[in-house]
Amino acid sequence: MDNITIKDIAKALNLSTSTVSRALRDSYEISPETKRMVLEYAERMHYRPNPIALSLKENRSQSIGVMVPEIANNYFSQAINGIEAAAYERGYHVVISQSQESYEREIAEVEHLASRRVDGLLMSLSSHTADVSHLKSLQSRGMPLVFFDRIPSDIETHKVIADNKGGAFEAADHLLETGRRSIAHITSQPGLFITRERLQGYKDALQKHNVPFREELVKYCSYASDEVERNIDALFSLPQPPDAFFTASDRLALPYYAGLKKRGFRIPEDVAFLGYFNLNVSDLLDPPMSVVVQPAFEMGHKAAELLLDLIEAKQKPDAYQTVNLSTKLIIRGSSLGKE
Amino acid sequence: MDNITIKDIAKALNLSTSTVSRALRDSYEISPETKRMVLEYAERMHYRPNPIALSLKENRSQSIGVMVPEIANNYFSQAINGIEAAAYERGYHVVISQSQESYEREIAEVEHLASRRVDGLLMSLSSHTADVSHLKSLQSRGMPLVFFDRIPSDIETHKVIADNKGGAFEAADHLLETGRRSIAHITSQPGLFITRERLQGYKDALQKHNVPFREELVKYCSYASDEVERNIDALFSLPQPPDAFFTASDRLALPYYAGLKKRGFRIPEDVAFLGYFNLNVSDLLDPPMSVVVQPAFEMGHKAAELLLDLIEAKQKPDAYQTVNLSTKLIIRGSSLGKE
DNA sequence: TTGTAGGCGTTATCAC
DNA sequence: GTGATAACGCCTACAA
Repeated sequence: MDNITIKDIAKALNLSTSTVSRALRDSYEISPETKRMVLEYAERMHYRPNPIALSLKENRSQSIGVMVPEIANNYFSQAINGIEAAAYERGYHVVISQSQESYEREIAEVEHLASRRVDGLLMSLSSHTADVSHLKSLQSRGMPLVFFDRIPSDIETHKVIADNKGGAFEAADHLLETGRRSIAHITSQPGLFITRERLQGYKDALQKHNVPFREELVKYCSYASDEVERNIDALFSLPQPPDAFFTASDRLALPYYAGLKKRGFRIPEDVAFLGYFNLNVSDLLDPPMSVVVQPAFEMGHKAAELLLDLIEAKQKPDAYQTVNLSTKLIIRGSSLGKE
Repeated sequence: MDNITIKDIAKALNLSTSTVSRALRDSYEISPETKRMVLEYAERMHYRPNPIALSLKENRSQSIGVMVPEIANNYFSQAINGIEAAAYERGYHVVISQSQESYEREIAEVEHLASRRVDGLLMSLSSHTADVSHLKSLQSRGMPLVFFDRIPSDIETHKVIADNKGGAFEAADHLLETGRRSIAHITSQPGLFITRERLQGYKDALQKHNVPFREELVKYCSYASDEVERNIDALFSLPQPPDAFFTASDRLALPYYAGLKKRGFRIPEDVAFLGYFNLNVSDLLDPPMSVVVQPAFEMGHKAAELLLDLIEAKQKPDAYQTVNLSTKLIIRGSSLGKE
């Protein structure tokens, strides 16, 4: 990859590098004749300006770093798609990295990206990240930072998340509207922000319909393999067993869906089922699964736009935003009704 | 992000930049005392060498470009995961780009990546790319190039693909071993390399078992929505209807699996089912689906390693390799048997 | 053991 | 209109 430079052009045409540079940038000071000559020669020799030299001079790389827990994850790959699209629209490149859900690796890789002089960083925290001082330090050194999905509560910057409370409300509300009264909520670890948000949306819907909240219908899951059947059995052993399931993530939806069917429950006749689910196979299940879809692409796209704004603004904005993007409720099959 | 430079350190410690540079690189010529001073100060001020300056000097960027048809695709995101892992192991960054299956965008983005001085390029062709002269030109200008999965036939370089013929053979062979004799083969457009390879593996297995090949059992699909049921009906209207299905891709497996069940066929009692399928939900279907899995991660990883070897070798290798990675047959449930 | 100078590719500034 | 020079951050041959 030996590339032709301005210097080469200058030498070939008996001009100075400054003249060539100006001609290439179509400066008004250069005679039409010279311009023509330079442009023609440059074209012929496949001249391409060296962006590295420019980066050095202008102290920016026209690239943004993206740090996600894992790339091979349906949700994150959709988000990356959105990020790449936004970056492309504005002439930036995307440098990608994954923490593999490791706190140590997150620290190392973030530092690595920063030393590579990405112009800004887009992040979703690893699940093992409790302390965010490495990111605070980065921010204090002037690195534009935007978080999406897995956001920290104690860093001030733009953040983009799905409206989990709203989505859970809408989902539970729909189940209640169609006559369900005992809605099991299968969800993630109680400590997580999204878990709390979703639980709140669920509770709000119950309240709207004057249905009392029952703690025993909520199951916090750790993804253990035998947990699914144990939880299903426990729920159906209750004096008032569930007539609907509302699950909180991709990784919970399918196991419980399959688990219910395996246990002989008919969906939706015996038990309605509604879950957060981003894989595009929900319509191919039997019966098709009704789902709450996270706007992964849009989140990535929006987060990237905010980051690029931050980068190009040069100075801090008056206020940082936290953007809540709506989830989408998709009802499939007989509308979850009992009839 | 105003960063401290060698010059700053030199000024602060009353040294020359070269001394500082040498101290940081732990050169033998520098006195331990000076080294200590410099290192300590650098550490304290969070000094990070500017890789852009180095890139400019050494004409390399320590990054590789990755061009895939789409990021938000289970197969490619797994491959990117492998690529990132290999790059990370060897200290390279990954710059990502997608053609969105567009020939024009592929040309533009590849050029863009090249002008960004990535040290090498990892590619999977867009489905609309027939002419690869833009890539030949790139290669002739000295850019190391490695292809994976969607490979061109007329560019000489390293290539990494799944052993589709072998995988199809293994799959069909298993179906034949378990007593099936009329195996429908649902596959992609007949023009594609992978389609031909899989068909050949299928035929080879038939031959091994002395079962004649029947053209009417092969269905080339275009992903039209009504096609699934039409094809299923056509197949079961044959004088000798199929007793097994072998599908050729993620996007065909689920629709046909669901379609068969919808039509009332029991799997595997009425008809065995085996398909290429990379989504990790196959075991959660009802009944669990037996699958042929493509080694997506390994392909990305291997391709990246080959590319890095190429980059670091400085000169062309004696011969280019085409690596065939084995697919994996996973049998779930009652081994597809009829008993 | 440390310092000086030149160069990687580009552009901005100042001269002519 | 065009050219010379310095600067971006770093490294390294050469000098001291």
